[in-house]
Amino acid sequence: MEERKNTYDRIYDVVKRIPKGKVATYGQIAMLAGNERWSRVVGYALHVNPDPQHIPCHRVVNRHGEVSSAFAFGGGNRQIEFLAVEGVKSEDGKIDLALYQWKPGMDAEEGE
DNA sequence: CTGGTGACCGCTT
DNA sequence: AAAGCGGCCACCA
Repeated sequence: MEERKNTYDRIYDVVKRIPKGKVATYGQIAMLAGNERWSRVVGYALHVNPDPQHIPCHRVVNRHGEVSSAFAFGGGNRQIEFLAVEGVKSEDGKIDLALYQWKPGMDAEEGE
């Protein structure tokens, strides 16, 4: 039987799939979740973040490769610090999506 | 059901 | 390049 998951659960599932050392954009997650236009819903879903311990919301950035201002969970862009620990280096507070943006399938299939 | 909001994205000045 | 505006979808009162 199909998993009648709610919109949020699907979003959380995708976010949890983000490998360490990689980042994904809200739009990317939205598309993987099922609808590309859920970008705002994705942000809202992470806002409620029922399981931050298993939901690496800090690996989620906007399409500019920058963390959201409203994030600052704890004060300041501490989120960037976490990414640095994961191996994702940021420049001027911005991440190079060309190098760190997660691509679905890279962990299931060999890249070139 | 209606109105308002939001951790966004895309296009247009 | 940056800023402004609208559009899209889901949730809350």
